[in-house]
Order: sequence, then structure tokens, then C-alpha cells
Amino acid sequence: MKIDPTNPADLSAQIAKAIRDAIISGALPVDERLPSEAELAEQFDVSRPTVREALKRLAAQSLIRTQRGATGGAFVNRLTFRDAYRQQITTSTLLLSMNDVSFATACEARFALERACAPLSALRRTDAHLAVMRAEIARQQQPELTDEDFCASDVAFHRALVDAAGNPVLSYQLAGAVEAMQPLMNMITFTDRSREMIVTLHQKIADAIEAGQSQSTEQHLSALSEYTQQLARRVIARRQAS
Amino acid sequence: MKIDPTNPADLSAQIAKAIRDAIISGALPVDERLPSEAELAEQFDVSRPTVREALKRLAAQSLIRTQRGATGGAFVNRLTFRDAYRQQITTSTLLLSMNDVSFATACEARFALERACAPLSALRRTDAHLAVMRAEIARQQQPELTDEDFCASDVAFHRALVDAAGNPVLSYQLAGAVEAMQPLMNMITFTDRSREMIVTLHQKIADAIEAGQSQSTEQHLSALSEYTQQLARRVIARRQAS
DNA sequence: AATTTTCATTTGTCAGACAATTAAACGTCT
DNA sequence: AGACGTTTAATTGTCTGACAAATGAAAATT
Repeated sequence: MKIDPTNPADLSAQIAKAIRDAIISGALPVDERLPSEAELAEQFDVSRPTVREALKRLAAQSLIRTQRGATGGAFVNRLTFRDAYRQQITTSTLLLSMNDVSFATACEARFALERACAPLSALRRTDAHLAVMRAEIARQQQPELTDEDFCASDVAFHRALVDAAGNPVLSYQLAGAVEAMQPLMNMITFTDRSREMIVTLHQKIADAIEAGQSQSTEQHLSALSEYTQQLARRVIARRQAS
Repeated sequence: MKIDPTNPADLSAQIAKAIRDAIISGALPVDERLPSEAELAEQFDVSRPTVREALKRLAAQSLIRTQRGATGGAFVNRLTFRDAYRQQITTSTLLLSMNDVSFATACEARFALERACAPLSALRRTDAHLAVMRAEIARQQQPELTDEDFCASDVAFHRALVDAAGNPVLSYQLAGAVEAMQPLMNMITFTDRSREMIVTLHQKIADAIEAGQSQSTEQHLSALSEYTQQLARRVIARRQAS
């Protein structure tokens, strides 16, 4: 692990990169303790604050965790699916909000990805997954539900659908796509009629998953995708008219 | 933007969270300049190094960029697809390497996602995408190619396939899945016979994309998925035997 | 008017200090 | 000897003050 001493700026970024590369290459295995801040400062020939800034960069990516005390220090963190989920969701959310991605594009991506796991979900769904989906459908039928809660339930339903595929890598990849859509979805006001239609499609999807029919699942997902985009277009048109 | 003064530990994490939330909520728009480090230190009632640690956390997530000089400071960064790609790839790579995800699981996820964009790719592919795919196929036929280079070309081929869908959100989501597989793929030694088979399937996929046949594309992708997993099983078996 | 110089602002880095935390080492008492 | 409290050393977390480097704006000069 070496840094470029000729460039006296961005030292903390260089140090972070050196340590990150060591972690990625496997030179620093999970749960390995890094040298103390003082030792790192000496190794890289920088001051302790500079080392600390580098460590905070790594901590922001969940690459290390720190512990105070005599046997404390910075340890290489095992990146859990949970941590990766969270990072992906914030990244995806910001990506969509900062790059004026059209609703159509985001929606298309989301349902394309969901269709991808339909065959696996139909094959492997457990009773627990089905129970979650049914529970969310029941929730969505409550008329007093706010639009925000309706969208949240929608996300929960689709997450159950994705998780039913029983592939954690797939769940991780799709979590970002589904959850990042929520702020966009929240901009749509769901009338009673549109909610009814969505719930019906959700029921058909749940039925198809329960029956293990992947093709039917994909069809209803496509229908839901188109209906959602149609709703969005209507909302946008109404907004422009006013 | 407030922090909890009762907990005097992890101040930089709290400050980072406060600023991050402000960015996500839109209170701090893109290219907005944050207060100077000295001002932030005063606002949050902490010292400048603490503020700096918080800012480095945000910089690690590409949420801000900093500039020195009189009119410098920290600015809210527009998260580009490029930045998001990079982050997702490192996260995905680490996730796979640190959680002994089976090759089968990762492979299944990857091809499931790719199948998802087959219909869109078949519909929207441009000549440029096809040219990249053909070029990579030609590359893969060179016998002197190392296994690493073969894998890299494989990744390039599949990225072109994904990009052909013409949906940047989809490309972003799938970049992680495809690229993160490369280290795992690199562990497989591709014999001449297996390369021949893979190239043949790549050609069939390119042909199907060119012809706009989504179903055929999906079929060949499934075949490629199964063949890849078969290869992996053979490599693992051979390794355990020795 | 154009160019150069000066200057104020801001980030980047450093040195040294103290507080808080934590586990191990050490004593002490039963 | 063993259980229990105490001390101690190591380590991170934070603060203060300082200086260097970059940079654009303002001022001075040609």
C-alpha cells in the first residue's frame, strides 16, 4: 500500500484508495484489524487527521467499522446484503431525482427487472412470501389509506414478489430499482378506481405465483406496468393543464 | 439540519446524515454551495476536523465535490450514471466476494436480469450496439486470448447487449450484476472447446437481436446460462478432485 | 484598457492535546 | 485459589491553533 507523495493534495483520497484496493484484492480479509490511526499515519507519512479522513471515507462505504478502547481499531467489515441494499437504494433514489429520468424510463426498467424474476418466484415461492403478498393486498383495499401508504404497501408487495425468487443477489439488485421508484410513485394520486384496478392485478399476480404459472405472472406484470404508465401520463397531463 | 448533542460520539456521522438528508429531500439542490467548513463547524457547534470528516463521508458517496480557493467550497454534486455505475460495481463485487455467494446463485441472477432486457434490446438495438457485439465475438475467437481477456470481452459483449435496451436505468442496474461476476468468471479456465460453444451462443444471440427476435434471444441466453453453470460445476469438481 | 500584483477566502494538512471507552493486567479480599 | 474491584495502557473521538496551497476578486500599475 503506497501513495503518491508528489501530489500533496487529496492525500486522504489516495490513502482510502490504497486501503480499499487492499480490501478488494483480498490482502485485507474480513474482520482483519487495520493498523491504528497513529501507525497508519506513520506508514503513509501523513498526520492522524488525514488518516482519519481516509478511514471515514471507507466507513461511508461500509468497508470498515471502528471500535474504541484498548483492543479497538478499524476492522474490515463484512459487507452484508442489508448494507448493500441501503447504499443501493440511496444511490438509485438520488440518481433518479437528480437526472430527470422520465417516469416511463424508470417504470420500464422496474417492471423489466421484475419480470426477470417471475419464473423463479413462481417456482420457489414459499407460503411466507405468499402471506406477505396477500396481507399487502388486503392493506391496499382499505379506503382510508393515504397515497403514500398505498405506495409503500405497493413496494412491500413487489419486494415480496422479488424475494420469492429465493435469490439474494437478485433481491439485492432489484431492491434499488423498486424502492427508488417510490418517490416518483408518490407523485401520483391514486383514485379509488385506479386503486381497484391495481389491487385486481396484484391479486392476479399473487394467484399466478401461487399456482406456479410464470407466464401468467409475466403477463399480469406487463399489464400492471402499462397501467401504471397510463396513470402517470394522465397525472402529468392534468398537471400541465392546470 | 440538526444533530443530537446528547450523544457526543459519531458526530461526523450525524452531520453527514443531516446534510445527506437535506440533499435527498431537495433542500440542497444540485450545484448548491454548502457553507464553508468554518461556518458549518459553527452551525453544528463542532470543530472543523469533525466537519471535514463528515464532508469526506459525503464525498466518498459522490454526493459533494470540493474546490479550493476564494470562491471554492463544497458543492452538491449531480450524481451521474457513471459515478453510480462505479459505486454499484465495487459494492456488488465486494458483496459477492465477502459472502461466499455460490457461482450458481450469482449466475442465475445475472442471466435472469439479462433476459429481462432481451425484449427491449431486440426492439431498440442500433447498428452501433450490434457492431460492438460483433467485434467482441471476433475478439473471442482469437485463440491467443488469455482467459482473463476472454472474460473481459464476455463482459463487454453483455454490456452492449444490455445497453442496446436503450434504458439508462436498466443499464445502471445491470452493470453491477454483470461486472461483479467477472472475478468469479475469471476463476474458470476456458478450454478451446468451451470457448467455441460460448462464441456460437453469442453469435446466435447477436443474430436474434439483429433480427429483432426477443424470444429467440431469451432462449439462447438461457442456454448460455446453463452452459456457463455446467462449466463452473466441472471446474469445481476438478479442483476438489486434485 | 490591459496587465500585474496584492489580498482575502477557502480547502488541505499538520502538530499536539485531552476526553471517552475498553479490555487486559494487576491487586486485594475472601 | 478464586472472585471481585482497581489501575493502566491502548485506541478512537474531538478540539484548538496553526500554516500551506489554491484561487478568484479587487487593487495597483503600466
